[in-house]
Amino acid sequence: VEIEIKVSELKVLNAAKLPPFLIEDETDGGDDLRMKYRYLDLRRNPVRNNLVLRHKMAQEIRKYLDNLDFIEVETPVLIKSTPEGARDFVVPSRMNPGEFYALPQSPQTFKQLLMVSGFDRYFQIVKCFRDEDLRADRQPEFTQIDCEMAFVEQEDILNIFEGLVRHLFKQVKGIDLVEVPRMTYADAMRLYGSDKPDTRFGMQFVELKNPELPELQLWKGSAEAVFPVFEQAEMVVGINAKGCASYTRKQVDELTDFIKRPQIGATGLIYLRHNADGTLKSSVDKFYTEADLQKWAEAFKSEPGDLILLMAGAANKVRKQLNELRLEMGNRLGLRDKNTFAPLWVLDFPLLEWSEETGRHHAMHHPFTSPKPEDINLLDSNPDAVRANAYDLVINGTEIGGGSIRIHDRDLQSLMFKHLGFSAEEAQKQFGFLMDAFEYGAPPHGGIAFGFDRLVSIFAGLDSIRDVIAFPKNNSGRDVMIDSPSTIADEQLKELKINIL
RNA sequence: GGUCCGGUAGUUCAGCUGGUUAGAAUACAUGCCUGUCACGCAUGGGGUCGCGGGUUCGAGUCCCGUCCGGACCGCCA
Repeated sequence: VEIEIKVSELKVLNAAKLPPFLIEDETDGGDDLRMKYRYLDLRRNPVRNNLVLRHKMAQEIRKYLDNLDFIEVETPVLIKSTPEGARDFVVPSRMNPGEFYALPQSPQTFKQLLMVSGFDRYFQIVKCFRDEDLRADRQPEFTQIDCEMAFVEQEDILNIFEGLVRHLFKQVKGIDLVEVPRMTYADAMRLYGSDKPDTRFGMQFVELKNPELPELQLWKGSAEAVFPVFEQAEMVVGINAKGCASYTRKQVDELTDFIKRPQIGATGLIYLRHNADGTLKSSVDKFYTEADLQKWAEAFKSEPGDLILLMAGAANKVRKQLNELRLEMGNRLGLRDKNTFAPLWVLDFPLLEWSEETGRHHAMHHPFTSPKPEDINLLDSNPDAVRANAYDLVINGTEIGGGSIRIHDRDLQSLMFKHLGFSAEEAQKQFGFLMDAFEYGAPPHGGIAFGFDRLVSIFAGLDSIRDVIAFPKNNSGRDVMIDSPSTIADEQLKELKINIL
């Protein structure tokens, strides 16, 4: 609709300076400028539309959960610090000189207390705070859709919150989502080298050597010379890049450079080219016969025109590295379309994770996660093998949400803290309030929390969550209208009796 | 904490191996034109090339230092 306005009188309410960048859909402003003058940036339609989308999603989330009798309850923001996990943001306490509040990294313990209180279905769209460095998909203050239910098992949580995601896709994007597929953590690592695989495309890993499968001997050549790299490696694993046999030497070198970058840190890349005429050509020809290579091609189900890319190394490392290569190939082949949505439940996460830094186990999800009952007896003998009733929702390779069935039994919770390296005294001091609460008939319960900013950014087709937040943090925090911390005035410091060293 | 990339008109950028007065586009201003809608035409203003030092007859360009920004890794129970 076009509207013509006949101006009879014009009154300037407030004169405007020349804006530092074009306030148009396609702006010429760089990120830094846009953040400094965010109030001008927010006048632009793309950014405004993202906030409208965010609002609409928040409304639909409330609608869906309210409809299922979830109650939105607010939890405190100035709280006692709980150890483990990310660094806490701290706020000095005037009433208790020298002591600090922490800002919540999540309302985890509060929502568990609500379960004890009989609020069977709780949710909250809530700010959480973690004092860690930013990323494109990570802000130090971010918004979670935090949910918890009592008298449920994992299956109930998965169904209800898969329903939430489907509701959102339907109402906000008009997309009918198919049933969300499920995969175990172990399979995700084996097939994609990641606990958050991008399943918009296949290109699953194929192993030629696996320490757990000694019968897998495809890495062994029939030629006289033995390829030392594969001989020494714990694992040999690769992907089939369909249609990439035409890659030039330069392109393959680019891929090699890509995986050799310090951020990835791989040592090399082996290729097997399945030529259009059906012949096979590899970078390790002198160690393998035509028949050996043929077996590889079969394992990878490759066809003429395909390019198989192989990496070798320690199992955990090489899977991670190949994951990066797989995603890169997905980008190059245009297989990661922003308008395609591939959600996935990843199930059966390990309960514990070994930390080289502290020399002890950490909870992979959080310390309130319940181990699978059938794995509890492994806690002492083989703690790394203990699986948790924990699950993540992944969309297009981004972790959108995660949760678990919680421990609701004091003794089991004590046992967990013991395995996490807490003394009984420490555990009581830090988490006594929760374990005490468990003694008053705490129901079995579990929940999930979604990263709302990430969810909105995926709906908006963005790589960064910055533009789905009205006033995001930037890296510098300097010379920007928002988010620089203040220096506390000297008098205020004296009053707080904070010792400055 | 680490690796890599960058800093030149309001803005986004170009400026090769050092060489006259540092350019383009766009924005802005003025005038003309105008049923235009990325309007068009003409004219114009606008830059201590992040900062400091060095090499050189000569530095936006090379070297050293420094500040700032970005991406990623570490980190993110």
